[in-house]
Amino acid sequence: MSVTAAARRSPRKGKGERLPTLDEKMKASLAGYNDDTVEVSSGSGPKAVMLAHKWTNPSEGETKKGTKGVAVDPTGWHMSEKLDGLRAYWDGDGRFYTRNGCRFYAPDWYTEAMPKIPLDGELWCGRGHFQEAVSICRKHQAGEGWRKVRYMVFDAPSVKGYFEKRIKVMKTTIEEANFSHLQAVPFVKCKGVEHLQESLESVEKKGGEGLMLREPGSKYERRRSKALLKVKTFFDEEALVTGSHKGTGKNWNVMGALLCVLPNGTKFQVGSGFTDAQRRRPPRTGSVITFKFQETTKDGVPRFPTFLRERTDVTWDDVKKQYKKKQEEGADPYAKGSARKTAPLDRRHSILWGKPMETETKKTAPKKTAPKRKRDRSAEIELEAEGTRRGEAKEEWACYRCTFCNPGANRHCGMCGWKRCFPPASVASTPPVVALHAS
DNA sequence: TTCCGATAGTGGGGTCGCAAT
DNA sequence: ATTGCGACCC
DNA sequence: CACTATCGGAA
Repeated sequence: MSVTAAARRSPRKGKGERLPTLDEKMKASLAGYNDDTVEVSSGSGPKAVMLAHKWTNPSEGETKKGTKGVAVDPTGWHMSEKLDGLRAYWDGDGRFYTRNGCRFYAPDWYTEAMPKIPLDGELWCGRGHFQEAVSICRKHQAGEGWRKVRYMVFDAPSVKGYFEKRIKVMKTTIEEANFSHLQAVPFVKCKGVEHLQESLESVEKKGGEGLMLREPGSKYERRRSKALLKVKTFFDEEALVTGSHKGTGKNWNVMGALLCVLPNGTKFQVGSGFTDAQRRRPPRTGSVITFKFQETTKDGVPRFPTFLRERTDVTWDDVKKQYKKKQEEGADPYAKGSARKTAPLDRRHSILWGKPMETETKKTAPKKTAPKRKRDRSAEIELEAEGTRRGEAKEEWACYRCTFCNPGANRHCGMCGWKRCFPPASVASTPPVVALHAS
């Protein structure tokens, strides 16, 4: 289960260490709250930071799924490695903040060595050490782990002027500070698409996450901006669907995520990339899906998994056989720690099966058969995970314990095992005509 | 009229911190 | 001491 | 982080 959007936008106050967001400040002002003790609009304090869009190659003008992005010629843009750490805004006055306005608790020796102007950068422990960086930097009590943490700076938001001038000031400021943990992110002027692709391959070979592009002459914008683009690649691979569980909110009565397993036995879930229609009738247990992911975590689990499509042209046994073969050849995409170390360069397509789903477009043409499921049950969800048993998998089954079926009940549903078995407030007033749980 | 951009709202793995057990 | 879960990072 | 759905203004 993920954090709510509201919580993301307005993180809770922890030990009074978080300053209000602009939105909260406006609300507080309307409520008569005196904000003399906090500083939001003035010099210091957390502010929104500049966020990136995705880059897409303008010469590959295709509009296939998942390639939404800003298509621009990167020539002349400032190129840098995308460091996989924690985004941190230094307020120039002793404090680091996350991009959502929460505080980092860096030790005094760290903050006291920092310069007195606001900076924007990444708290970073080196390539492949993202989780370690999280463990160190998100502790509420600063520890010696911060000796491993570098603050990699890529902007100086308070400096007036365009990007080139800001990083010039940023560099001299960092030199003057002479703090070994404080470093400037190096930028290279991009010579074109080929240069970008070469750099991307180079960075990924070294275990880097990708590249960032900054538009020349651009201002610092405290929002998602097309002057800042990210370039990343993903793996396409296959997984076996072992089950599913329901969602929350608008997905309260449809599939929220698929329970999946990799050819090597690693279990994980895929909950993003589905349309609403696909959530209503998700791939069945036992089917093979293609998903994409950026890399594997230190435990070998896919990070950022998203659904691409169902594969009806292969069996899971086929996938496992091919996986073993590739593994023997030393090209295991699921090697623990970092997939990049062993994976081939072309990550845009499955290394197991070449180009994915040529069959999807081709199959529809010669095949006129319409293997459509006749019964269009809007929400048929298979559940056998989470250690819950609901008896025999029946066509219909009733739940007597969840809030939706029994308003007197509370929270968890013992019959079906779903984590949340009640509709959101918006739905509660107008229950669906065919309730999933009602017989 | 269509199309694009911003926003709201869903979901993942992983870590910390706190309350319940 | 262990477990579960929310909040938050990506 | 990833994604989809939606709406209002720009094109």
